[in-house]
Amino acid sequence: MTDKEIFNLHAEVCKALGHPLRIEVIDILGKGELCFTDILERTGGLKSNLSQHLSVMTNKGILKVRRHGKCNYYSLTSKKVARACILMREVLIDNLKKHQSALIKISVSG
Amino acid sequence: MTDKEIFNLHAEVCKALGHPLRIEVIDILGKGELCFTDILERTGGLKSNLSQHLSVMTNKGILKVRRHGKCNYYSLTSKKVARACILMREVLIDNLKKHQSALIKISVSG
DNA sequence: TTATTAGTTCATAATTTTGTGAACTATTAA
DNA sequence: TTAATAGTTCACAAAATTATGAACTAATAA
Repeated sequence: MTDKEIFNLHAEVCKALGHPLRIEVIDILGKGELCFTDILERTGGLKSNLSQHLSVMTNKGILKVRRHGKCNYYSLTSKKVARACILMREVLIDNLKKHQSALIKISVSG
Repeated sequence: MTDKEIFNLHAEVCKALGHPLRIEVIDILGKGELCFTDILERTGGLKSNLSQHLSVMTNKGILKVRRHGKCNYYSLTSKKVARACILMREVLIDNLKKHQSALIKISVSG
């Protein structure tokens, strides 16, 4: 496999993190497996939309499904996903702090 | 800030990982700061395209630029970005392995 | 001053992603 | 069998992302 092929696949997996609803789902499933309806209850929105997003995440290999009776139970394929997500959340928080402290400096000096 | 606002910003930061060229750039910059031309030399492609991708990453707060003389030096804002990226790479590798061992099982049983 | 280097910005077209509602499938319950 | 529940799939429009090349700007060198 070439480097470029790896970068492509890697980006595909990372894309699965790049949507607010999918971030929310990763957050929710970080605490454990849940069925579709329970996820929908927590996130809100249309079931068709959630279903499609879950399917994207499953296809990219960051979620897995367990079908049992009428219900589909979703969970993270790996704790690594949750950890990567938390790291990126920290990057966001650090950025927000930097931005805020920059604003404070401006308002003090200005 | 509401949860949904956090999920939005978080997804914005994560989106910055969701492109092959940007993954490659994160890989390259994991080893340290480089100027635009050196990055371009390693990634290939059009300078305008790279410039736009670097600008996306900078705006989302995962890269920073240092302008010096004629050159613009880019670097990761945080090691956390590189670590998140490595975790997601591991998720990919784990998936590929699982997929491969599934194929082997099929070819053995089939 | 003029040219060169280093990169950014812009306009545009092509592609991809997203949200929506309706239709569909599969499992269980009555 | 019929109805209800749980969820998926489909078609389509709207929005966002991407690649491309030309034009532009800023700093240095001749």
